[in-house]
Amino acid sequence: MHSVNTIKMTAFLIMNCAAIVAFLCSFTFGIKSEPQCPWRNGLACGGARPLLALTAFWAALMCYRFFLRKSDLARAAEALSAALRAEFSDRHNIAPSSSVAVVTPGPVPGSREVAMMRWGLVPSWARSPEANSPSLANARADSLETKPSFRAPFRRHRCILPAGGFFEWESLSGGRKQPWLFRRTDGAPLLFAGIWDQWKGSDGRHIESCAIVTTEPNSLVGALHDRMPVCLQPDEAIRWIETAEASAPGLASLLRPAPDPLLECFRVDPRMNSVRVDDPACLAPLSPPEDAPGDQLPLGLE
DNA sequence: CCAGACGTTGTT
DNA sequence: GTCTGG
DNA sequence: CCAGACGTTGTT
DNA sequence: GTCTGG
Repeated sequence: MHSVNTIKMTAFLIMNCAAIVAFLCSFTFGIKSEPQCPWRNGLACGGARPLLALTAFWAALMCYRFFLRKSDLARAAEALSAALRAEFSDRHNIAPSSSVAVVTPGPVPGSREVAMMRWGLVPSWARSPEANSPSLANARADSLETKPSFRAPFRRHRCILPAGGFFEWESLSGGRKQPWLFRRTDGAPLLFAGIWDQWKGSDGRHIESCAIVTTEPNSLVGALHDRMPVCLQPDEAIRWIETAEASAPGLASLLRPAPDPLLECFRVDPRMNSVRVDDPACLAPLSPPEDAPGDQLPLGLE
Protein backbone atom coordinates (compact mmCIF):
# COMPACT_ATOMS: atom_id res chain seq x y z
CA MET A 1 0.00 0.00 0.00
CA HIS A 2 1.05 3.56 -0.57
CA SER A 3 -1.50 4.91 1.84
CA VAL A 4 0.54 7.70 3.38
CA ASN A 5 1.89 9.00 0.12
CA THR A 6 -1.47 8.60 -1.51
CA ILE A 7 -3.16 10.57 1.22
CA LYS A 8 -0.54 13.28 1.09
CA MET A 9 -0.72 13.56 -2.67
CA THR A 10 -4.49 13.57 -2.62
CA ALA A 11 -4.54 16.28 0.00
CA PHE A 12 -2.06 18.25 -2.02
CA LEU A 13 -4.15 17.99 -5.15
CA ILE A 14 -7.34 18.87 -3.33
CA MET A 15 -5.74 21.90 -1.76
CA ASN A 16 -4.37 23.04 -5.07
CA CYS A 17 -7.73 22.56 -6.71
CA ALA A 18 -9.30 24.56 -3.91
CA ALA A 19 -6.76 27.28 -4.41
CA ILE A 20 -7.39 27.34 -8.14
CA VAL A 21 -11.13 27.48 -7.55
CA ALA A 22 -10.62 30.28 -5.06
CA PHE A 23 -8.47 32.05 -7.58
CA LEU A 24 -11.02 31.69 -10.35
CA CYS A 25 -13.83 32.75 -8.01
CA SER A 26 -11.96 35.85 -6.99
CA PHE A 27 -11.39 36.60 -10.63
CA THR A 28 -14.88 35.82 -11.82
CA PHE A 29 -17.05 36.91 -8.96
CA GLY A 30 -14.92 39.44 -7.20
CA ILE A 31 -14.60 37.32 -4.07
CA LYS A 32 -11.51 38.18 -2.12
CA SER A 33 -10.06 36.33 0.81
CA GLU A 34 -8.73 39.58 2.20
CA PRO A 35 -10.78 42.73 2.12
CA GLN A 36 -8.09 45.33 1.57
CA CYS A 37 -4.58 45.53 0.30
CA PRO A 38 -4.11 49.18 -0.51
CA TRP A 39 -0.51 48.74 -1.49
CA ARG A 40 -1.20 46.04 -4.02
CA ASN A 41 -3.97 45.22 -6.38
CA GLY A 42 -6.75 43.07 -5.04
CA LEU A 43 -6.23 40.19 -7.43
CA ALA A 44 -2.68 39.48 -6.39
CA CYS A 45 -3.56 39.85 -2.75
CA GLY A 46 -6.88 38.10 -2.50
CA GLY A 47 -6.86 35.43 -5.14
CA ALA A 48 -3.36 34.71 -6.25
CA ARG A 49 -1.78 34.43 -2.85
CA PRO A 50 -3.52 31.23 -1.75
CA LEU A 51 -2.67 29.78 -5.12
CA LEU A 52 0.94 30.76 -4.79
CA ALA A 53 1.08 29.60 -1.21
CA LEU A 54 -0.12 26.15 -2.16
CA THR A 55 1.77 25.64 -5.36
CA ALA A 56 4.89 23.69 -4.71
CA PHE A 57 7.04 25.06 -7.48
CA TRP A 58 8.90 27.93 -5.92
CA ALA A 59 12.45 28.63 -5.04
CA ALA A 60 13.40 29.78 -1.58
CA LEU A 61 16.22 32.26 -1.09
CA MET A 62 18.10 33.57 1.92
CA CYS A 63 21.24 33.98 3.92
CA TYR A 64 21.80 30.39 4.97
CA ARG A 65 25.49 29.89 4.28
CA PHE A 66 28.63 31.86 5.14
CA PHE A 67 32.28 31.43 5.91
CA LEU A 68 34.65 32.43 8.68
CA ARG A 69 38.36 31.78 8.72
CA LYS A 70 40.58 32.18 11.76
CA SER A 71 42.04 35.31 10.21
CA ASP A 72 38.53 36.79 9.74
CA LEU A 73 37.65 36.01 13.33
CA ALA A 74 40.89 37.47 14.63
CA ARG A 75 40.27 40.72 12.77
CA ALA A 76 36.69 40.88 13.97
CA ALA A 77 37.69 40.21 17.56
CA GLU A 78 40.29 42.93 17.36
CA ALA A 79 37.83 45.42 15.88
CA LEU A 80 35.39 44.69 18.68
CA SER A 81 37.95 44.33 21.48
CA ALA A 82 36.62 40.85 22.11
CA ALA A 83 38.61 38.19 23.92
CA LEU A 84 39.26 34.97 22.04
CA ARG A 85 39.05 32.27 24.64
CA ALA A 86 39.06 29.13 22.54
CA GLU A 87 40.60 27.50 19.53
CA PHE A 88 38.91 27.99 16.21
CA SER A 89 39.48 26.45 12.83
CA ASP A 90 38.97 27.84 9.36
CA ARG A 91 35.43 27.36 8.12
CA HIS A 92 34.71 27.91 4.43
CA ASN A 93 31.14 26.62 4.24
CA ILE A 94 29.02 27.08 7.35
CA ALA A 95 25.40 25.90 7.31
CA PRO A 96 22.58 26.09 9.87
CA SER A 97 22.92 23.69 12.82
CA SER A 98 26.67 24.20 12.77
CA SER A 99 28.51 25.66 15.72
CA VAL A 100 29.52 29.26 15.01
CA ALA A 101 31.57 31.98 16.68
CA VAL A 102 29.50 34.70 18.34
CA VAL A 103 30.56 37.93 20.06
CA THR A 104 28.68 38.79 23.24
CA PRO A 105 29.27 41.09 26.21
CA GLY A 106 31.75 39.59 28.65
CA PRO A 107 31.40 39.20 32.41
CA VAL A 108 33.07 42.53 33.12
CA PRO A 109 30.97 45.51 31.96
CA GLY A 110 32.32 46.84 28.71
CA SER A 111 34.23 43.67 27.95
CA ARG A 112 33.41 41.35 25.08
CA GLU A 113 34.15 37.75 24.33
CA VAL A 114 33.76 35.16 21.63
CA ALA A 115 31.59 32.13 22.36
CA MET A 116 30.50 29.20 20.26
CA MET A 117 26.80 28.61 19.66
CA ARG A 118 24.57 26.53 17.48
CA TRP A 119 23.37 28.47 14.41
CA GLY A 120 19.58 28.03 14.40
CA LEU A 121 17.69 29.63 17.25
CA VAL A 122 16.00 27.28 19.72
CA PRO A 123 13.50 29.28 21.83
CA SER A 124 13.97 28.77 25.55
CA TRP A 125 10.48 27.32 25.77
CA ALA A 126 10.82 24.85 22.92
CA ARG A 127 9.89 21.31 23.85
CA SER A 128 13.04 20.04 22.27
CA PRO A 129 15.82 21.43 20.11
CA GLU A 130 14.67 19.14 17.35
CA ALA A 131 11.15 20.57 17.34
CA ASN A 132 12.57 23.46 15.42
CA SER A 133 12.07 22.61 11.80
CA PRO A 134 12.90 24.36 9.65
CA SER A 135 15.43 25.93 11.95
CA LEU A 136 15.33 29.60 12.82
CA ALA A 137 18.63 30.52 11.25
CA ASN A 138 17.38 34.00 10.35
CA ALA A 139 15.24 36.56 12.13
CA ARG A 140 13.54 39.30 10.19
CA ALA A 141 14.45 42.70 11.60
CA ASP A 142 10.82 43.75 11.49
CA SER A 143 9.82 40.72 13.57
CA LEU A 144 12.21 41.22 16.47
CA GLU A 145 9.79 43.22 18.60
CA THR A 146 6.71 41.16 17.95
CA LYS A 147 7.44 37.49 17.38
CA PRO A 148 7.53 35.47 20.61
CA SER A 149 10.57 33.53 19.47
CA PHE A 150 12.56 36.69 18.93
CA ARG A 151 11.23 39.20 21.41
CA ALA A 152 13.05 38.11 24.54
CA PRO A 153 16.33 37.39 22.76
CA PHE A 154 16.14 40.78 21.07
CA ARG A 155 15.70 42.53 24.39
CA ARG A 156 18.34 40.69 26.36
CA HIS A 157 20.52 38.57 24.11
CA ARG A 158 21.87 40.45 21.14
CA CYS A 159 25.12 39.29 19.59
CA ILE A 160 27.41 39.62 16.60
CA LEU A 161 28.28 36.85 14.16
CA PRO A 162 31.58 37.60 12.44
CA ALA A 163 31.90 36.34 8.87
CA GLY A 164 34.43 36.48 6.11
CA GLY A 165 31.47 36.70 3.75
CA PHE A 166 28.32 34.90 2.75
CA PHE A 167 26.83 33.00 -0.19
CA GLU A 168 23.69 33.38 -2.27
CA TRP A 169 22.50 31.18 -5.11
CA GLU A 170 21.41 31.89 -8.64
CA SER A 171 19.03 29.36 -10.14
CA LEU A 172 20.17 28.22 -13.57
CA SER A 173 18.34 26.21 -16.15
CA GLY A 174 18.13 22.50 -15.54
CA GLY A 175 17.89 22.98 -11.80
CA ARG A 176 21.53 23.88 -11.44
CA LYS A 177 22.52 26.25 -8.65
CA GLN A 178 25.26 28.80 -9.15
CA PRO A 179 26.70 30.04 -5.85
CA TRP A 180 27.94 33.62 -5.48
CA LEU A 181 30.27 34.81 -2.75
CA PHE A 182 29.65 38.21 -1.13
CA ARG A 183 32.32 39.93 0.92
CA ARG A 184 33.48 43.36 1.93
CA THR A 185 35.37 45.20 -0.78
CA ASP A 186 37.98 46.31 1.78
CA GLY A 187 38.73 42.78 2.94
CA ALA A 188 37.52 43.37 6.50
CA PRO A 189 35.23 40.78 8.08
CA LEU A 190 31.50 41.27 8.09
CA LEU A 191 29.73 41.72 11.41
CA PHE A 192 26.24 40.26 11.25
CA ALA A 193 23.67 41.45 13.78
CA GLY A 194 22.37 38.45 15.69
CA ILE A 195 20.26 37.32 18.60
CA TRP A 196 20.72 34.29 20.81
CA ASP A 197 18.81 32.27 23.35
CA GLN A 198 19.44 29.56 25.86
CA TRP A 199 17.59 26.26 26.05
CA LYS A 200 17.72 23.94 29.03
CA GLY A 201 16.49 20.39 28.85
CA SER A 202 15.14 18.47 31.80
CA ASP A 203 17.95 16.00 31.17
CA GLY A 204 20.51 18.69 31.87
CA ARG A 205 21.22 19.42 28.25
CA HIS A 206 22.05 23.04 27.73
CA ILE A 207 22.07 24.66 24.30
CA GLU A 208 22.96 28.20 23.34
CA SER A 209 21.80 29.05 19.87
CA CYS A 210 21.65 32.08 17.63
CA ALA A 211 20.04 33.60 14.54
CA ILE A 212 21.17 36.18 11.99
CA VAL A 213 19.02 39.29 11.66
CA THR A 214 17.98 40.00 8.10
CA THR A 215 16.69 43.07 6.29
CA GLU A 216 15.95 44.19 2.76
CA PRO A 217 18.84 43.73 0.34
CA ASN A 218 20.99 46.50 -1.07
CA SER A 219 21.29 46.80 -4.86
CA LEU A 220 24.04 44.24 -5.21
CA VAL A 221 22.48 41.48 -3.13
CA GLY A 222 19.05 42.42 -4.42
CA ALA A 223 20.05 41.23 -7.87
CA LEU A 224 19.92 37.70 -6.50
CA HIS A 225 17.75 37.75 -3.39
CA ASP A 226 15.14 39.65 -1.50
CA ARG A 227 16.80 39.58 1.92
CA MET A 228 20.30 40.12 3.23
CA PRO A 229 21.97 39.88 6.62
CA VAL A 230 22.31 43.08 8.64
CA CYS A 231 25.99 44.03 8.32
CA LEU A 232 27.25 46.43 10.99
CA GLN A 233 30.34 48.61 11.29
CA PRO A 234 32.40 47.93 14.44
CA ASP A 235 31.00 50.90 16.37
CA GLU A 236 27.48 49.90 15.41
CA ALA A 237 28.16 46.33 16.38
CA ILE A 238 29.28 47.41 19.84
CA ARG A 239 26.16 49.52 20.17
CA TRP A 240 24.07 46.53 19.07
CA ILE A 241 25.31 44.24 21.82
CA GLU A 242 25.90 46.79 24.58
CA THR A 243 22.71 48.83 24.45
CA ALA A 244 20.52 48.49 27.53
CA GLU A 245 17.23 46.74 27.20
CA ALA A 246 15.22 49.91 27.67
CA SER A 247 16.90 51.43 24.63
CA ALA A 248 16.43 48.44 22.43
CA PRO A 249 13.79 50.09 20.25
CA GLY A 250 16.36 52.74 19.39
CA LEU A 251 18.41 50.05 17.72
CA ALA A 252 16.06 49.91 14.77
CA SER A 253 18.16 52.44 12.90
CA LEU A 254 20.98 49.90 12.75
CA LEU A 255 18.88 47.33 10.95
CA ARG A 256 19.38 48.67 7.44
CA PRO A 257 20.76 47.21 4.24
CA ALA A 258 24.50 47.62 3.87
CA PRO A 259 25.61 50.59 1.76
CA ASP A 260 26.12 49.49 -1.83
CA PRO A 261 29.88 50.14 -1.91
CA LEU A 262 30.48 47.91 1.11
CA LEU A 263 30.20 44.61 -0.74
CA GLU A 264 31.47 42.90 -3.85
CA CYS A 265 30.55 39.51 -5.24
CA PHE A 266 31.68 36.85 -7.67
CA ARG A 267 30.82 33.32 -8.75
CA VAL A 268 32.39 30.38 -6.95
CA ASP A 269 32.60 26.67 -7.72
CA PRO A 270 29.23 24.88 -7.31
CA ARG A 271 31.19 22.16 -5.58
CA MET A 272 30.54 24.13 -2.39
CA ASN A 273 26.79 23.67 -2.75
CA SER A 274 27.31 20.57 -0.68
CA VAL A 275 27.77 21.36 2.99
CA ARG A 276 30.23 18.50 3.20
CA VAL A 277 32.70 20.51 1.16
CA ASP A 278 34.61 22.90 3.41
CA ASP A 279 37.97 23.92 1.99
CA PRO A 280 39.67 27.09 0.74
CA ALA A 281 38.57 26.39 -2.84
CA CYS A 282 35.03 27.25 -1.74
CA LEU A 283 36.12 30.89 -1.69
CA ALA A 284 38.03 31.04 -4.97
CA PRO A 285 36.56 33.07 -7.84
CA LEU A 286 35.26 30.72 -10.49
CA SER A 287 37.95 30.28 -13.10
CA PRO A 288 38.75 32.46 -16.10
CA PRO A 289 38.73 36.24 -16.41
CA GLU A 290 35.07 36.64 -17.29
CA ASP A 291 34.19 35.70 -13.75
CA ALA A 292 36.71 37.86 -11.98
CA PRO A 293 35.54 39.95 -9.01
CA GLY A 294 33.48 42.89 -10.11
CA ASP A 295 31.83 40.96 -12.88
CA GLN A 296 28.28 42.01 -13.62
CA LEU A 297 25.45 40.11 -12.06
CA PRO A 298 23.26 38.44 -14.67
CA LEU A 299 19.90 39.63 -13.45
CA GLY A 300 19.99 43.35 -13.99
CA LEU A 301 19.82 45.95 -11.24
CA GLU A 302 16.56 47.52 -12.42
C1' DC B 1 -7.55 30.80 37.39
C1' DC B 2 -4.95 26.82 34.82
C1' DA B 3 -3.88 24.10 30.63
C1' DG B 4 -1.99 23.90 26.56
C1' DA B 5 -0.45 25.71 22.32
C1' DC B 6 2.98 28.19 20.61
C1' DG B 7 7.82 29.81 17.03
C1' DT B 8 10.43 31.05 12.12
C1' DT B 9 12.20 31.35 7.35
C1' DG B 10 10.79 31.39 2.24
C1' DT B 11 7.03 32.33 -1.41
C1' DT B 12 10.71 32.97 -9.28
C1' DG C 1 8.96 32.55 27.95
C1' DT C 2 3.87 34.59 26.27
C1' DC C 3 -0.63 34.28 24.72
C1' DT C 4 -5.19 32.31 24.05
C1' DG C 5 -9.20 29.46 25.19
C1' DG C 6 -12.16 27.61 28.42
C1' DC D 1 20.78 27.49 1.66
C1' DC D 2 21.55 22.69 -0.95
C1' DA D 3 22.02 17.64 -1.05
C1' DG D 4 20.24 13.57 -0.37
C1' DA D 5 17.21 10.33 1.67
C1' DC D 6 12.80 8.78 1.47
C1' DG D 7 9.74 1.81 2.77
C1' DT D 8 7.80 -1.81 6.76
C1' DT D 9 6.65 -4.67 11.08
C1' DG D 10 6.44 -5.19 16.30
C1' DT D 11 6.47 -2.55 20.96
C1' DT D 12 4.50 -4.70 28.97
C1' DG E 1 6.88 15.41 -4.03
C1' DT E 2 8.55 16.30 1.40
C1' DC E 3 11.60 16.18 5.10
C1' DT E 4 16.03 16.01 7.45
C1' DG E 5 20.95 16.84 8.12
C1' DG E 6 24.80 19.63 7.65
